[in-house]
Amino acid sequence: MPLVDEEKLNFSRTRMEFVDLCGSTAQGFGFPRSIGEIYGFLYLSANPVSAQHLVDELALSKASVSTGTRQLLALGFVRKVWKRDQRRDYFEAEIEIWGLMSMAYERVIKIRAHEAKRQLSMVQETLGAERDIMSNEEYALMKERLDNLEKFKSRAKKFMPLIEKLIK
Amino acid sequence: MPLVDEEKLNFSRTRMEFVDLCGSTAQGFGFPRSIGEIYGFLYLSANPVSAQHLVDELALSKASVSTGTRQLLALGFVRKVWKRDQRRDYFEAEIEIWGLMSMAYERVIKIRAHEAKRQLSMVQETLGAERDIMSNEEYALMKERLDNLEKFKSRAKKFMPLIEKLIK
DNA sequence: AGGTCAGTTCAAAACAAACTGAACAAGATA
DNA sequence: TATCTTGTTCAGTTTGTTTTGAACTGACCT
Repeated sequence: MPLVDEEKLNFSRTRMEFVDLCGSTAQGFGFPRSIGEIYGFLYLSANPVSAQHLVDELALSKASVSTGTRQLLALGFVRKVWKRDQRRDYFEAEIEIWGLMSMAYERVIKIRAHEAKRQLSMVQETLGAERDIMSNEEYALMKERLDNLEKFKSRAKKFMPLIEKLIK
Repeated sequence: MPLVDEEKLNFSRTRMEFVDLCGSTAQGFGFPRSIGEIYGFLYLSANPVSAQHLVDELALSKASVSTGTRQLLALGFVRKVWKRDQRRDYFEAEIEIWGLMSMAYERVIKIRAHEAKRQLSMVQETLGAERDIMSNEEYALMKERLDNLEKFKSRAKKFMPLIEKLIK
């Protein structure tokens, strides 16, 4: 006998619109739409929701739900909940938005900024190595502009912890 | 992974790497790579550069350069420079990074935030309209969660002018 | 007028990313 | 043991975006 899910399989207009809104917001931030939809659905759910349920309600494939939930877990937007005597995974939205924001900030912005910084240093290095094959003016200009970027970054760096404070 | 083609070979490695870095940064922000490349090239140029020159150096089509520069102009990342007695358009990078950031902030973040706000209000409206077809608990939960989002937004709103101040 | 040069537009090609179906793996059940 | 149930992985398809070629506009020149 298949287990009956306690969540009803109804989908109010409110829910639909909200799921949609979350989907497009996710896209706006450069994430897959499906991730936003999953989060939106969970955000309006009173109880933890099984993966199967998400598949049914959101008309996504099992595979999408599997990868989507994994990404949401990684971002800290969603928690896994185990129910006793149940093999299924249940999911629950993290609803503290400020927490989510700082989470997302940590895991996306910071990493990207760091990577950009690393690469910029490499460019500086290359410039140093090419010092002698360039005219003096050319070198000076590039050096100056790249230095400006570095300066910008250190300014941003001072500035980021402030944001962190504000977010937390 | 970025393939080196002959076009790019006639400019310095420094320039190449930097153009590449800008390209992938642009992608990271959800913009087309070509836009980043164009900006990167201009950023390291001492003098204004013609569209044709960009086509030649970056191995992009005329069309891409045309649309790319238009977008950069719209974002305020680039200025058009007319030279006396020249029909060509010349371009120059805006090199004040802070200015660019506040520009981008104004035109991207603010607009998106506003749109999200509008849609959230619509969801609230829908919820109101569906008040009677829902159980009390269901309604209460959705109402509360949506209200939380609104609250988050007004907090964010208070917080944004502060960022603006810092950026400017 | 005709001819070139610079830039724009747009349909289609090329590309990249998301999504899916199907096969698989690991537990549970019996 | 065989059979379900659930979740993951991955190759292939779908979808959407970027890029391009080619046609077009208009401005200048002779």
